[in-house]
Amino acid sequence: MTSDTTSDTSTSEPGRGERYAPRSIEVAWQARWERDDLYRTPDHVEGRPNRYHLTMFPYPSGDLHVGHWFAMAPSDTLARYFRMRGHNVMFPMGFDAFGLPAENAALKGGLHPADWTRGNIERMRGQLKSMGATFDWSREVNTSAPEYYKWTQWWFTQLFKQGLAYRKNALANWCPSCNTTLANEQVVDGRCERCDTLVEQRAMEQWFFAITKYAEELLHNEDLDWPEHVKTMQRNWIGRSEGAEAAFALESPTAEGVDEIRVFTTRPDTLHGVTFMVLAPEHPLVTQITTSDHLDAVRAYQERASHATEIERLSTEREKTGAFTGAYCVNHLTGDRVQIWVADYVLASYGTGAVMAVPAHDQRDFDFAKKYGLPIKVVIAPPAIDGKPWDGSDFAEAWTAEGTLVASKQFDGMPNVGAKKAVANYMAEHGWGGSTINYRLRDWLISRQRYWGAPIPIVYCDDCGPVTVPEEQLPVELPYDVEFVPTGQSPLALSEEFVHTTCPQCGKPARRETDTMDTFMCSSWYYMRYPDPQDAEAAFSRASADTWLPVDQYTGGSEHATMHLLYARFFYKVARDLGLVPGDEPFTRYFSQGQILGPDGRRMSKSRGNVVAPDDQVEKWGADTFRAYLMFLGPWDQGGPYDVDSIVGVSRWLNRVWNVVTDPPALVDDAARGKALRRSSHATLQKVTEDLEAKRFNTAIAAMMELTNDMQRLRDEGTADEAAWTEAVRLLTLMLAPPCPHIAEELWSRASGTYSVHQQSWPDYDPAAIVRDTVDLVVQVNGKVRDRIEVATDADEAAARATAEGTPRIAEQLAGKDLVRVIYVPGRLLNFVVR
RNA sequence: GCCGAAGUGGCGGAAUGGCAGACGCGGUCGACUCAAAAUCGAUUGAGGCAACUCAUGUGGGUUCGAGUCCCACCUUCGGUACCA
Repeated sequence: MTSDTTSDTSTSEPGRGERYAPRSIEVAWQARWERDDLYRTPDHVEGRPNRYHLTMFPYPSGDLHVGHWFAMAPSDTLARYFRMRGHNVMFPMGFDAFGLPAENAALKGGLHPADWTRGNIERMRGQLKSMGATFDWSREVNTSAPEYYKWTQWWFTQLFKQGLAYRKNALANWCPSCNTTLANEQVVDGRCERCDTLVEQRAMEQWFFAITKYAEELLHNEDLDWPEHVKTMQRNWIGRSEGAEAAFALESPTAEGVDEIRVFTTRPDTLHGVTFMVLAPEHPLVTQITTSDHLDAVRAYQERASHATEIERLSTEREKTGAFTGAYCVNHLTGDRVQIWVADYVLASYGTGAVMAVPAHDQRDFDFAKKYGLPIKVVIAPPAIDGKPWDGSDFAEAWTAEGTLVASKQFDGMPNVGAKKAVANYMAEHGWGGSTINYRLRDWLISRQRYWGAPIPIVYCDDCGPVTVPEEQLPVELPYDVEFVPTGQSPLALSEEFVHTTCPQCGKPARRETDTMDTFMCSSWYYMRYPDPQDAEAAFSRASADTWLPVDQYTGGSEHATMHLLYARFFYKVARDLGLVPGDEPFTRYFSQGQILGPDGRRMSKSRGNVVAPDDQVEKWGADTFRAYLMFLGPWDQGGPYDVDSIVGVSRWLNRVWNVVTDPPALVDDAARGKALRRSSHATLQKVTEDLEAKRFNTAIAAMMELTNDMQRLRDEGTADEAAWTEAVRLLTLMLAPPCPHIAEELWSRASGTYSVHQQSWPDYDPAAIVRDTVDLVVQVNGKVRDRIEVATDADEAAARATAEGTPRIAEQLAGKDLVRVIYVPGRLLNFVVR
């Protein structure tokens, strides 16, 4: 094996008939690259601009999955391509190591989450290395290591100091039998996945980040070089809507002194048509205003609503339900006294948790009013039809389109669109509300009642309140010896040693916060750590941020389009406001790859028995074949089924490449065939270059296959032009280097005797080599293909027409017809439109 | 439900509004072989002797020309705030 030689003189004679043996080549070259530290990325290399490529780091679930390869192999190909284009590319890797599965494993298998996670990381690091990727392992991060989560905790303290962290009551899924909170994933059909008990919603004090303070800035993503659909999803997720807040007076103020209900509406123009109010079942006012004769019904309704998921509650197809509270409020504009209901289609987390109902002009309200016999008051008259104005008759459904205000006092006769502002202004003048903007985006709940996460660095002191742990006392370390049996509290609450501490401000005895942080926090800043992974003094230095940030190319699963990517953008903006990073956005370019499916076209899972193990594929076919097949099977942004039978096609291709290069035809001087080969190799280079830039790996591989087939044909013919052949071999090897790094290195080494192909420059194609003298032109009559003709590449319309009309088939088609039009697209087609 | 994406041969897929099916899998036939595997070659959307016709989820539309653009719908996939 050439990789074992230490010199650059590995000019072993190409062994005729020597078979392509991928595994031995791959293992040897990987060892050589590692020994030579080929992929360690220095912060600066003379003459090479820095470029930061990043693929989302994996959760260490146990074994590397085909999905990981599908995400990382093309990313690595891109990183390698840009290295050949002259960049100093950093392509780091790490592990998103906190999370629920480790705790599940602990409960099931009795292994400690820390040990389970450590073992998985070690196994997966080895599996990742078998990909032959350019990961710089000297920069590896592990979010569950105290050296890392110390700084995740530091982030919390920074957000706290910026006034972006606050505590408030929030609901969590609660299993009364297991005595524990449940993740949404652990709730199946409203029941606990472990014990099948009906899940409840339980309120508890939890920490939030005020991401909504950045809503407006996060909305502005138009300059990002991201897929449009991802930017659209983010904008819709943030969900800005313009409207008004409106206060309604409670007929009887509550014992606590609350005398109004505030609602958000996008339709202030319909305020005069309010005929009832609806509160979310969880709205704090509900228990205060409900009259004694309605209490039982409302309580029963709240209980029922607590079992419904948000998706169910928001479904517009589901029949609306609700309960009357017995209380009334008064519409300031009209003096109308209206009933106050509770209904689960109103969510406590959106707007103010209360809505005004205008059944005449909102379909949900209309259905609700019909069902419960509530009044319907028309305040927007539909436009006249055929000169006949609306006759005042009842609606069969809500009128949600434009119209003119009626029954709205001084606003009568106004077009409703203009009335929005007018009514809102009138409300503002009287102190009843006014124009406002509402976002669908909610503040980020980061508290988790779990063990395997970074502890929230807060101490509760009777005198000082919640106090952040000072930086010099970080990290607040996770105690190892903890009881995992669910007790109704976070496992950390059971550790006396952990809980009892002293207040960092006054020194008195105090208690630690026992919740841990959402793992999305760890992944919101990991890309800032790679530039400075060993820093013990800071999360990262400003200098390292200026050297590497923002990330030039981020790639990851489309499932992260909203949450992770929005949280990461939020953190970056906070970091900017703290003066820590350059620019406003963390990821200049982003590409979302699709999902790889099982051979049956469904998501791979153990229970379906359709999991393909990457280690087996590497063992059977080799890493290069496996990498290339993942790139070949379809467009990267779409994913698709992994077909265990089709990979053989890619294996055959690399074998053909091997045979063609190591056992060439007799090389002669043959200018004519040399020109054709040269056209083929340079056209391929152009295609592959364009495809790699656009991340179209499937068609890039297909183009290389076509070039290989051309070379195979010459090999079968027995001779090839020496200069063109040598050049074709060189170009093919260089083009193979990004997607198939091992075979490229081996063939390069054999052909040139030098090392390494991965330190070569990407070649430029010669446009002159690609030009043809003649082109095939399609000839259509009335848009249907009737013939094909060969014309000079630069033929004008008259010349093309003359040739076409001279062919018997076209002459026959045109005979006796009136020529209406001729359309000529040079190099493509000629279309005769006849009658 | 809402937001986003995708539907093309037996299968994965290709196609700046311009020859639908590149490339590959599978199939069929052939070469090599005692035989098989591997490899190589030919062929392969459907119908038709052919001219030609039909064909890109469904139904409409725009255009000389539509897989591609527009409208309506159907199906599948991703996300839906505690899976990561």
